[in-house]
Amino acid sequence: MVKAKYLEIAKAIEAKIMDGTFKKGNPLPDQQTLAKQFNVSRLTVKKALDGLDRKGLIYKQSGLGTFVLGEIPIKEGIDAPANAFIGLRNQMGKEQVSSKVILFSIEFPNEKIQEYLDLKRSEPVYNIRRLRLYNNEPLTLEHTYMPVKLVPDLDQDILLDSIYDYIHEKLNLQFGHAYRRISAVKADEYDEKYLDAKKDDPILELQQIVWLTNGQPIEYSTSKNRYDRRSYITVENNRF
Amino acid sequence: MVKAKYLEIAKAIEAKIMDGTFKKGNPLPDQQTLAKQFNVSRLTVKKALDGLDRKGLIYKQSGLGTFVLGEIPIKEGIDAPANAFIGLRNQMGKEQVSSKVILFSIEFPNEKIQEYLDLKRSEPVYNIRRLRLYNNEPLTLEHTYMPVKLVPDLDQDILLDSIYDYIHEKLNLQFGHAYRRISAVKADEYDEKYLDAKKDDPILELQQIVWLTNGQPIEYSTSKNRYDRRSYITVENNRF
DNA sequence: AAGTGGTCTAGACCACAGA
DNA sequence: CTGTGGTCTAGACCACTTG
Repeated sequence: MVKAKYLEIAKAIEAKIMDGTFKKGNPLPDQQTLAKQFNVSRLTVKKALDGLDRKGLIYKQSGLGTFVLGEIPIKEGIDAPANAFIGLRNQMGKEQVSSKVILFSIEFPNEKIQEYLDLKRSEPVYNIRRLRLYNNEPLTLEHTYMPVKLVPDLDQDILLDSIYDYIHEKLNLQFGHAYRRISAVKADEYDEKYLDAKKDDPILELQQIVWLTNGQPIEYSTSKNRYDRRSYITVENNRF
Repeated sequence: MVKAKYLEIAKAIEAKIMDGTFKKGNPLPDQQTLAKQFNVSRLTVKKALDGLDRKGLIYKQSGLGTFVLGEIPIKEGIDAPANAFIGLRNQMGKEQVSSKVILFSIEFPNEKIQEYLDLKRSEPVYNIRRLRLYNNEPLTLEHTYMPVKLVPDLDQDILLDSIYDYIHEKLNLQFGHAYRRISAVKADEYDEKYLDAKKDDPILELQQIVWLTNGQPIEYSTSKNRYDRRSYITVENNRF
């Protein structure tokens, strides 16, 4: 078994929703029927549907059936689904996004970073500042700390490409969950210099801690975004 | 059966994590043992653990065990976990939060609202503007649209108390998922007037659509927050 | 080799919605 | 009454980690 069956089934059903085979507002075949079609037990089908439910793609009602939900409506300009687990270049397109490395050093973590990344004072971290550009226009000023022990052999080439790809594909690490704090602040001198912001322009700031699936914190970062070029989008779910 | 067993078990385990019976970094008893303790099958235990995993409270690793994760670190000032499914008064305390109703009317939805709330032109909506105060200081300017057909008999008393409590407790409706878009903007005249913002002060803006568990959109709203008094917090998860 | 969590099955009973 | 999804069980096999 290469992949879990329920993941394959979820992917297949999602594809049919996307290509219009299963249309918005219409019921899906019932779980028993799907089970026969995919040649699995009903529980396996249900597990697939549970995941799609949590993603907000379908909803189920006992006694009634399972229905396809619509696409999510609010979208404007260059909004990207701000996903903590995908790098900016993968969100917005490798062609459009480029990076300029402003700082890349190794240091011992201060107390705040020790707390956020669950490190001892003696365990070094990378300290990285990058300016991210979208179609050569300044978009985001990122300041990132990562434990050296978890991300060995980071170098400038990787910083110019995608740290996330390196972590996933080369190091084979999986992100688990992320804690994010989004606020608005006034532009400081750095923002004026690198983001071409005017004095006191609004800046959209994101602070986040990202953990691996095994519970180890792998990143603490802040991202400062030009207010007119970026917003954050989340889908929250009330299911258990 | 009043409640599902797996929900009861999840609650029991969460309580033991919170009160320190199960400590951060330590392993939980294995699934077989928990199953015997709770007198259920292993699958039921696993279902409970899956939920706690998605909430970021524990992590599991095949071949190793299940471990308790730590509390989430970044917290500052009056931050509240910005939960789309709990009203402001329930997040920040009924004593601290008061409301001033600026507008409360019924009207036919324009095209944008029709799209967001999946309504016909002939289906009326409430149009509500409220100023929310925290310890009598202006915090948020909310502009909310809700379909009249889903929320009958809304009145000023409810607006001054909690719309969310009314929807949950009186109407017995459950929120399913929410789509949120967070951005930073410059203060406009409204913000200057009601939020005591200075001209061009940063404003943290939230737009959201909230759906019921049955997939019907029940709310489209925008919230404009003073940048120095509020930020939004989310926990995102990479599990299926 | 032993112990862990992950997946899957077949079958059962329940609660709920609609005709 | 029938069909739907929700829950639960007992048992089985797998992949992975550690000794």
